[in-house]
Amino acid sequence: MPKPTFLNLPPDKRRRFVDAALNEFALHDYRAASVGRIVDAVGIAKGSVYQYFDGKLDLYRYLVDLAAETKFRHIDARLASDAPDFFSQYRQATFHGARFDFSEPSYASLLYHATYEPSAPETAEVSARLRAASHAYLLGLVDAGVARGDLRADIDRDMTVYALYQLTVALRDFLGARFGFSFEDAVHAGAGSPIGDQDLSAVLDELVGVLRHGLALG
Amino acid sequence: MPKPTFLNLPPDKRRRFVDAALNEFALHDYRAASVGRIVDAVGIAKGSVYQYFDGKLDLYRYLVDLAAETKFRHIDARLASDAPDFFSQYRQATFHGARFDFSEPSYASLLYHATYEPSAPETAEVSARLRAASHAYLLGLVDAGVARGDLRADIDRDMTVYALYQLTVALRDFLGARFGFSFEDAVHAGAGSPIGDQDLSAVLDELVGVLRHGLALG
Amino acid sequence: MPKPTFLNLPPDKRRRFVDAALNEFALHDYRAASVGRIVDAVGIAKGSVYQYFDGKLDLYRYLVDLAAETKFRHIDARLASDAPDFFSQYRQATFHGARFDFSEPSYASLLYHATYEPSAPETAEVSARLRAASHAYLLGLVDAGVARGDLRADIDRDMTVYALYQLTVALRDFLGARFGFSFEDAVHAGAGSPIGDQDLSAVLDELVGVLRHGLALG
Amino acid sequence: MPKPTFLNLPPDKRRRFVDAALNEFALHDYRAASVGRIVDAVGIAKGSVYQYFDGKLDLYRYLVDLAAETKFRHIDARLASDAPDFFSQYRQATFHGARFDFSEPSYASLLYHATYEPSAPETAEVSARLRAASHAYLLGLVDAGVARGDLRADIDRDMTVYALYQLTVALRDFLGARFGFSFEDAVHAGAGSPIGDQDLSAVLDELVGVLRHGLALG
DNA sequence: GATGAATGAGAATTCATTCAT
DNA sequence: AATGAATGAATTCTCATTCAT
Repeated sequence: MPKPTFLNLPPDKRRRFVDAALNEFALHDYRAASVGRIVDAVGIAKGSVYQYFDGKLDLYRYLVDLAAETKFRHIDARLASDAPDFFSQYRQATFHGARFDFSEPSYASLLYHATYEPSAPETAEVSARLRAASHAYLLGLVDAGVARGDLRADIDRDMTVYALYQLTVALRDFLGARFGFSFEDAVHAGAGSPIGDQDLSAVLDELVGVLRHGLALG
Repeated sequence: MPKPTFLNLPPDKRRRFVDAALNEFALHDYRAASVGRIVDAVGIAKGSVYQYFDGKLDLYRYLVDLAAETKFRHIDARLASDAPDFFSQYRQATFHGARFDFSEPSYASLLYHATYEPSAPETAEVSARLRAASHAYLLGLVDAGVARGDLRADIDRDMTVYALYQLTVALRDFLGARFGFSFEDAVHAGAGSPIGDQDLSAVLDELVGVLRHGLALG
Repeated sequence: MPKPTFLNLPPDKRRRFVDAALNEFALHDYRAASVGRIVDAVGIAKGSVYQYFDGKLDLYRYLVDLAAETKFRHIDARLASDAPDFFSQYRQATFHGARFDFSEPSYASLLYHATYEPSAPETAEVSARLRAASHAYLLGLVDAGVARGDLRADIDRDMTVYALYQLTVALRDFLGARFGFSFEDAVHAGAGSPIGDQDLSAVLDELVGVLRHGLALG
Repeated sequence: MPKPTFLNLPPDKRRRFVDAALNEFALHDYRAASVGRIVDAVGIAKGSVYQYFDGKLDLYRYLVDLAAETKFRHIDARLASDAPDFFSQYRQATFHGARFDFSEPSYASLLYHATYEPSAPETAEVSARLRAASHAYLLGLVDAGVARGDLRADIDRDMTVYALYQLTVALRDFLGARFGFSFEDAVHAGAGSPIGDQDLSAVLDELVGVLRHGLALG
C-alpha cells in the first residue's frame, strides 16, 4: 500500500512517478526491474521511493492492482448495456481490452508480465490475485451464458474459464505476430493505435467463431 | 553451442552436469538461475562451466533445445502410426506430452519458463525458437487435418495454431489447479505420475470436445 | 541542551515525547535508535525533533542526564538519614537503585546502554559524564566510610570506587540471570516489580558480605 | 565459519585481512563496523569478503572466537604449573590477560566490544558464547579454590564468578583511567607496553587484597 | 511552531565472468 | 582441462537532517 506521502504528492509529480515505474516494470520483469532506473527517470532521490512505498514489492503490487483496475474499468465502461448473448459479450470485452492494451502499452505489458511472473517467489501472491480477478470475471460471464442457454450446460466451467483466459491473454502475442506489432516498442513510443478496429474485429470474429462452433467440419 | 570440451566429457559427468543445470533452470527463471548453485551441485569448479559453454546464456540455449527435442521425440515415438483424425491426433500428442511432463518435471518446468521467459532480453531469441518449433509442429497437424477434411477449410490457420498452442501450454496450470499438483514440488521429489491416466483422459476429452464442437448450445 | 521550544511545550506533550524517546533509547543503543520511530510513536512531525533539540545526540544527552538525575534523586530520597556504617549505606543505595531499575525499566536500560555505549564516537562524552557522576557519588561514600573507620584506611580509593561501580552495574545482569528477568521485556511490559524484596535482599547480603570480608577462608 | 577459500589464502594475505578486520571491529562496534572500510584497508574487492565468509556476522563471529582463543591460549601458556592458591592463580591469569591486552590492543578492544555488544540482535549469540567461556573458566578456578580450602565454602559461586568477571573486564577501564592509557589509540599505534609490570603488579596486589580480605577494617 | 517531503551518502550483499596457476 | 580466487558493478534499502510551506 502506498504511504500517505505518496498520496499527498502533487498530482503531476505522482503521475510522473507512476509513469516511470510503469515503464520500468513493463520493460523488465520484477527481478530485473531496477528502482535506481526509476528514480533516474523521474529525477528524484532514491530515498523518496521508500517514502512513497514500503519497498520494491509494495510498489509492484500497487502498479499491478492499478493496471488491473484501470483495465477492468475501461472495459466495463464500454460494454453495451443491452444484454446480448455470451459470445457477443465476450467479444466486446475482449475488443475493448485489446483497445486498452494498444492505448496503454505500459499497463498491458505490466499485466502480461504479472500474469506469468515467476521471477521472484515474493511476487506469487500478486500474480495469484491478478489471475483470480480475471477468472472471477470470466466465470461470471460463463455462468450467465449457461443460465441464458447460450452455452451448453454440460461444459466444464473451470476448464472453459481457463481456456477463455488463456486465449484472451494469448491474443496479445497473436496480434503482435500477425500485424508485426511489438508492445515493447510501444512502451517506448507511447500510445498510438497500430491496429485498426477493422483488423481487430476480423480477428475477434474468427476467434469467437471457433469458440462458438469449434474447429470440426460440419 | 556446447564447446568440444563438453562433448568430450565422460558421459556420466556430462549427465550429472546436465541434470544439475536442468534442475536449476527448472526451479528458477533465467535471471534467477545461478551458475554457482549448479557447480556446487555437480561438485566442479566454476571455471569449468566456461570451458563447456560460452556462458550462462549458451548453457540455457542448449538446455532448452535439449528439452524441446527430448519432449518432441518422446511424443513422436508414441503416436499411433495408423492415421486417425486430427482431433485424436492432437489428443494423443497432448496426452503423451502431459505424461512426459509428469515423468520429467525438470524438462517440463524449464520449457514452461522458457515459453514465458521475459526476465532477460537476451533470452528472447531462445524463447522465440521454442515457440517456432511448437508452432511448426502444430501447423503440420492442422494442415493435415484440413487436407483430410477433419477441420473446416475456412479456419484461420495461424490463429488456430495459436489457440492450440496456448491451450496446450496452459494445460499444465489447469491440471495443477484441478488436481492440486505442483511441478515445482515434483522437480524436487523426482518423477512419479501424480495424475492418473483416467483423470488426464477425462480432461482431454473435455478439451477436445470444446475444440471440436465449440461452446455453443446445439 | 533542549531548545526553548521544548521547554515551552505543554507538559503533557513534553512528557509523551520524553517517554517515547526513552523507550527508543532503552530498546536500542545510540546508533540503532531511530528518530523516525520516536516521532511515529508520539505522533509529531520529524522536523519537530529539530525544533526541540539540536539533533539526535543532543536528545540522547538530555535523556541520559535526566535518567541519571532521576535515579540519584530516587535513591537519595530513600536513604535513611541516621548514619549507619558504610556497608549498610552502600547496601541501601544499591537496594533502592535496583528497585528503581525495576520500576523504571526504560531509565534503567538507557543508563545501562549509556554506560557501555561504544556504538558511536560522538557519545563518548555522554558516557564519560555518566560514569563521572556515579564515581563521584561512590567516592563520597567511600571517603566517609574511611573517615568513620568502616573501611581500611590503606585501600586504594579509586580502585575501590571502580570495583563498587562495576559490581553495582553488573548486578543488573546477575539478577537477570539468576531470576530469569529481562529488562528489555520489562520496557515493553511497563513497570512491575518482578523480583521480590526478599530475593533482592538475599543477593545484596551476599554481595555486601563479600565486600566486607572478602572471599578468603577465615 | 570461514569458507575454504579463506583458509586456502596465502598466509600473508590472510593475515593482512584479519588485521584489517580486527582493526575495524576494534574501533567500531558491530553495527558501526563497515565491510567497505575493511576492503579498502586491505586493498581487495568487496566481493572477496563474501568469498571468505558468509557475511558480516560470520566474519565477526570468527574474529571474536579467534580473539578469545588466542587470549586464553596466551594466558594458559604462561600460568605457573606448580599449583598455588586461588588468589595467586587468579592474579597470574589476570596479569597475563592484561599483558595480552596491551600487546594486542585490537584483540582486546574487540573482546571488550563483544562483551557488551548490544548494537545488533544478531550478535547476541556471539556475546553469550564469549561470556559463557569466561564464566566457565572462572568457575573452574573458583570451584578448585573452594575444594582446596582457599575460599569460604559458603560463598555464592555464581555471584562470585560474576563479580570476578566484572572486575576483570573492568580492569581495562581502570588501568586506562589510572595511567592515562587509551586502547583506541593503541589500536592505531600498534602494540607497545605502555604500563610497566611494576605498575600492573601494584594494581593487581591491591585488587587481590580486596578480594581476599574485603574492605572492612580488621 | 509545526510540518513532512526530499535528500543522498552509505550500508550489506550478489554473481557472472575472467584468468593465472 | 580443471581450478577457484578475484573482480566490481549492480542491487535494495536506511535514516539523520534540512528547509520551504
